[in-house]
Amino acid sequence: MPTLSPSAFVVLGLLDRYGPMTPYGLDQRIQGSIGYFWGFPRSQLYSEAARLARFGLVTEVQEAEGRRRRLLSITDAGAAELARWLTQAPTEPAEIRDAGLLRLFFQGSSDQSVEQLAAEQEQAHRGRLAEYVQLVTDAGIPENSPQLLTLTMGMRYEELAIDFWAKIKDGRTQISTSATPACAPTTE
Amino acid sequence: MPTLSPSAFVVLGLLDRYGPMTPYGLDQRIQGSIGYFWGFPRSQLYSEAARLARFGLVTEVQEAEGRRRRLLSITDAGAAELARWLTQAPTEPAEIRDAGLLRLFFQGSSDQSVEQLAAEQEQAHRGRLAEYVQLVTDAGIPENSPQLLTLTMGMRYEELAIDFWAKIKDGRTQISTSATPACAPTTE
DNA sequence: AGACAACCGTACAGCTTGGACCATAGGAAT
DNA sequence: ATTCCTATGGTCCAAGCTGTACGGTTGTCT
Repeated sequence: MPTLSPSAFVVLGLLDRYGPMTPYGLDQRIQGSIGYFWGFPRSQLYSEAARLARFGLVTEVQEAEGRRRRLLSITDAGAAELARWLTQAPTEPAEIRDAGLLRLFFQGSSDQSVEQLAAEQEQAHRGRLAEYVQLVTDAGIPENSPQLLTLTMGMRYEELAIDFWAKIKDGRTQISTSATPACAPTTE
Repeated sequence: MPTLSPSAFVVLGLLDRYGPMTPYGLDQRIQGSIGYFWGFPRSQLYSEAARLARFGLVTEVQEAEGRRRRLLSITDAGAAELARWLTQAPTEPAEIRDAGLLRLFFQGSSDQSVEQLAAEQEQAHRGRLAEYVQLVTDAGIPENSPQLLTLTMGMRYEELAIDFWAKIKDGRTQISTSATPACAPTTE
């Protein structure tokens, strides 16, 4: 069995937590929760499910007629694979895939279009933060759950981004890192 | 001409800033700078260059023998396209592609493996931060340049991540967002 | 009945990814 | 000189991923 992609574990994780679902149902779950942190286009869900079925990690039962739903269920092998991933994973480095930062990087030093970019980005991040706040209040996310923690990180990131772009917009470009200079890696 | 991918603009941007280069040279530039924010596998550089050449945004001149280098140069059309992207772009939302957060999301509430995960992640982010610090001191990044700003954001993100995971590790899970609750999006 | 929205699946061209492989050039060591 | 090592530079390719468009089904409202 080849190594599974992180997306595969999104499928396994959701099936494990919420029980059998159709790919469509998975899509609903993903949008508005983990989709913010790990994008997952709908079209991939079907192929991903098929792949997982091929490896025996989920079972697929398709209705013969009508909507021809594919009901997915996680198998014992799938649950085991998930558990293994949850505890011991290779920890690929994170990557901030932010087109705004990319554009900033390629701006000329004197370009005053930087300020325009900063204003745009600040707005965008404010919007995203508002979505998160909405999620926390509306959706029934259990207190002290890992889901809430994840979302908290998302909000903190948005706050950081808002502050970052706002300072650029106002011309207060800070060179040094923030107040508390988190120290170098501990020797191990 | 189809819409270009962000990666295409990485190529255009580097050629525009540093002058003609081989794909290999681009790769060197990317690793250790913008590569942290927008991953770009080497093999894609050649196809991306070919695509840009097809659209007339760069010119490719390949040596007939020896190392058969492909020297890439940005064309006027390419520079125009770049300038257009720099000023007016559609601003796709950012996405934190962090496998660590993904794993956190799928942890069970009572799992004490959360702490182990947090410890791992904290270490990883400390390492990444150290790389950034190295870059700032070593590489000749101009003061007050957009490149330095981008890197600053990277460092601030790492500090945030370190703090986030450290708190989880120590069991101090904070529900609310950080001190200054950056306000809702301004009405527009 | 008809219109409409939500539900659910399929198809596919083009792009991306990771890794393996090969070949050249320059320098260092024997 | 010959060998070896490393950096340089390119090519290939099977998989997987992405976006988008399309086509049916079911429930609901009028």
